[in-house]
Amino acid sequence: MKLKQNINLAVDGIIFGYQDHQLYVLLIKQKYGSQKDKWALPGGFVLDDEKLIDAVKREVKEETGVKVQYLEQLYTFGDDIDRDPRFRVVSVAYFGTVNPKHMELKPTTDALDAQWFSIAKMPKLAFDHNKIIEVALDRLRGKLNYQPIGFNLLDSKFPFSDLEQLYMTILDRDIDRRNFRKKILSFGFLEETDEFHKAGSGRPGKLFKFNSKKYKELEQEGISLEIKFA
Amino acid sequence: MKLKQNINLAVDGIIFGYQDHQLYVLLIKQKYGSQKDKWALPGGFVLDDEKLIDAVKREVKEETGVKVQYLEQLYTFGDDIDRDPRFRVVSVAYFGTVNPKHMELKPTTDALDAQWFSIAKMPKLAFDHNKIIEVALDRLRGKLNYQPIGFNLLDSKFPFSDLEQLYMTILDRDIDRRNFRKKILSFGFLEETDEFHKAGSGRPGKLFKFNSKKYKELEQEGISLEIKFA
DNA sequence: ACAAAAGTGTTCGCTTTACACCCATGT
DNA sequence: ACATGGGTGTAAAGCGAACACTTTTGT
Repeated sequence: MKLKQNINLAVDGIIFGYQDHQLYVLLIKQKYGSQKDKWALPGGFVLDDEKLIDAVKREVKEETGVKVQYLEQLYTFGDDIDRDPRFRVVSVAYFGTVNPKHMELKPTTDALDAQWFSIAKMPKLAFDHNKIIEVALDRLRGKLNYQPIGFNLLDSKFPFSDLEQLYMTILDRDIDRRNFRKKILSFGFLEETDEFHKAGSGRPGKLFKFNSKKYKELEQEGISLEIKFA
Repeated sequence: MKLKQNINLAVDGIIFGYQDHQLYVLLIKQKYGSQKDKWALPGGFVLDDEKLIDAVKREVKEETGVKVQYLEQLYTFGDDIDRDPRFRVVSVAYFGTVNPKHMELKPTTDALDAQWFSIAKMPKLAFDHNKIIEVALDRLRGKLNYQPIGFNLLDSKFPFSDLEQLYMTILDRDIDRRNFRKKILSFGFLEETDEFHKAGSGRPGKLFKFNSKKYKELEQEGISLEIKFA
């Protein structure tokens, strides 16, 4: 029994980065095909003996030079049957994050160009990639409220105000500094360091780091980490 | 540029049903292959011009005769590279529900047999299907807390105690009757009918029905429907 | 001394929780 | 009359929301 299914399996990566109060997504310029010269999500076809998540890591690395820190499966988009006239493409989208240290781009031959685009001014992308980014953003916003995913977008040591700004940027609303700090610290997975952030002006802030070992313990104990704040 | 990817795309359906304080999953007996005679989730290969969700509906119907009411994408399982020696299979799993009226089975030639299995006594299944069911169950439990998904598992008119029992069965814990009723009714998407449930004994309970139009309005208004109860 | 950002506590109101008795029906 | 399940209110505690002044540093 041999199948003659004419479907090809691809992956796409929605990779978020954060810098200077702005949330960014990693995009590449299409080099071939009907969507040539449009910007698109990095991604490509899965190799026969390659795990899906490894395909995403590989494609993102090849196309942009960026090494992703965190990745999770988002959704499988497979209903746009006529997207490619030669065969049907079903694409498993993964969303991920990189911390600011790893945002530098090293364009390769696979892409004409690669760039970080601010979520605030997103161009019209190839295929249904604008829609996919919206889905990823919804997931990111949702996860901020019950998983410590925001830390992946910051340096390993960061002042509290950065975390606060990150949440405000992504959720697009004001947050009360006092309540936010109290709530986050009450979980107990943030560790105080003895270093300080040298600001341009104003009082220097203590640097904190995320203690992932402690987090896993709390997670194991089934403690609710829901983050609600004013 | 012709691809010679040797991957085939399948779908699996994790279909939940509920009756008599028991949560059930729909399974079929494998008729061919290395896993012959083991029980497995209904599913099969996607046709070239068929949407993923339609492939699930079709396969479940063909293999069990059951028409699914609600379906949503769960996860794509694609890392078990050696599951089938002839080619790699990547499977998009959908989880769904049927109400008690539609739980009757009409086995067809595609499956040796089809049956509802209680979650409480699940046999060892083919492939990684036990794991997939766990993932689906987690999602179902999670969704109970913020989406009115439970109603899909009941008849369109139901006494309040059925809803309560459903939640207790799926979440596997006690719930305070008074607080639960207050909370659910406060959302305003349940409609009282003038019919009564004729119990074997005891005072007959009023029948309610889920008003999905009202629910969509509330959803639109962005009102939080988080369900927490003692 | 002034500007800029960090650090910190208390009060109020709402939601969740805990809890027990009466009601309607069938036998 | 008794057994069975349905229907209901109130008080206490905990959590989220609102809110402003002091501290440290650079200029």
